[in-house]
Amino acid sequence: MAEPKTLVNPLFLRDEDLRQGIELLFFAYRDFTARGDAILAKQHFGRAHHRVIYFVGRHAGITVSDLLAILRITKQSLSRVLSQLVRENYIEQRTGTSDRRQRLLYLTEKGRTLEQELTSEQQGRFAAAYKDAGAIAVEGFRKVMLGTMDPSSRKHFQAPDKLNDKLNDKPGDK
Amino acid sequence: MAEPKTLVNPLFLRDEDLRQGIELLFFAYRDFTARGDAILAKQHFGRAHHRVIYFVGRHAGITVSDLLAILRITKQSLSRVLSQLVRENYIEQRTGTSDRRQRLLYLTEKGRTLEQELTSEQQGRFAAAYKDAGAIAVEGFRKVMLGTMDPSSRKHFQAPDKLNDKLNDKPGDK
DNA sequence: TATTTAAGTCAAGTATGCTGACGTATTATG
DNA sequence: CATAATACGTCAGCATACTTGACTTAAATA
Repeated sequence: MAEPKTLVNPLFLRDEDLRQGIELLFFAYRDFTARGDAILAKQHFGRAHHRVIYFVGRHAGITVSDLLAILRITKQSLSRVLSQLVRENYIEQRTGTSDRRQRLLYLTEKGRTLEQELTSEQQGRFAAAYKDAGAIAVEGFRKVMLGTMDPSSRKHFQAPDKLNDKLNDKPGDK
Repeated sequence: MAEPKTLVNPLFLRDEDLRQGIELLFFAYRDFTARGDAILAKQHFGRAHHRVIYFVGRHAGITVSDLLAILRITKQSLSRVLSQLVRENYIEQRTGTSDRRQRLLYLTEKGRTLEQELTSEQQGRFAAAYKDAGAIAVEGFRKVMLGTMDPSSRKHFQAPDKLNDKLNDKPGDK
């Protein structure tokens, strides 16, 4: 419409190459989650449990609503998984101090152990891939991934301090 | 064990950076599939239908067993989705000529239209991301994605002719 | 006090996967 | 040619991870 993109169409923007992008993401994600799924299955957990454990580990003290915003699932879907994890002592809930309606989420020792098992497998995949591909490739990977995701999701990849600000923003919280 | 990796641990192999890789993949995949899911929902289809339509479009005349190998699901799981797509005239089955047990799969016009709608949305995401990031970044993205996936999955990204050879390998097929 | 917010819950439903067991047509093999 | 193997389909049952909608409770806020 406004810009005739067909006139400036580098090789890597051909239909074929764009399909390759789609497929790279498909196969990478499928393989990336497979091993974790297998580990989880032993505990009778699924991928949903993994995601909860991962992000609670990442953001200790996260509220339920912030977790819902990250996962983009419904409260009811989270509820089943979360209450299971609390019941089986992987996650601990503490009443918020500044807002006592909140239930802040933390991993227990048991939860941290499982989180490490799952995360280290996936980190191992990235460690190997990053090492083989090199620093420049890693930066390219980062750029492309950020480019494909919704703009609203990119805020998760700003400076870590800023992210924590966003998640725990109670101004007078000493 | 054999190699003490902790001694050679460049900046981009720190725990934090490896976690960022995990999260880039998570958020990118989540956003990448969201719009398609919404389009599919109108037709009362799900992501499973999308995958079938995509790969049948990509490999016209693929056999059921080759499709199963790509998707890594069971025959029964595919069956439900596939028979629905055949019944509603998105996919056509033709008896194989060299092996009459095979049911070769093709998109119908209706199927091709839906495939295009779904694929072009995702291609648009990659087109924008590739354009912003540049050719070097695209190559880096490709390397890292290939590195994270299982070695067995990398064969899907060899020269396209070779892939077709693999899928339609009837040596004497004139 | 009235409203909003954070979190949890009940009920019902859908999509996608699984296992196991069979059936049928076709091809390959002893 | 009889038997085995292959490609595909299907029936039945089950589990998990999601969904929407309605409602409750407790706490914060206007």
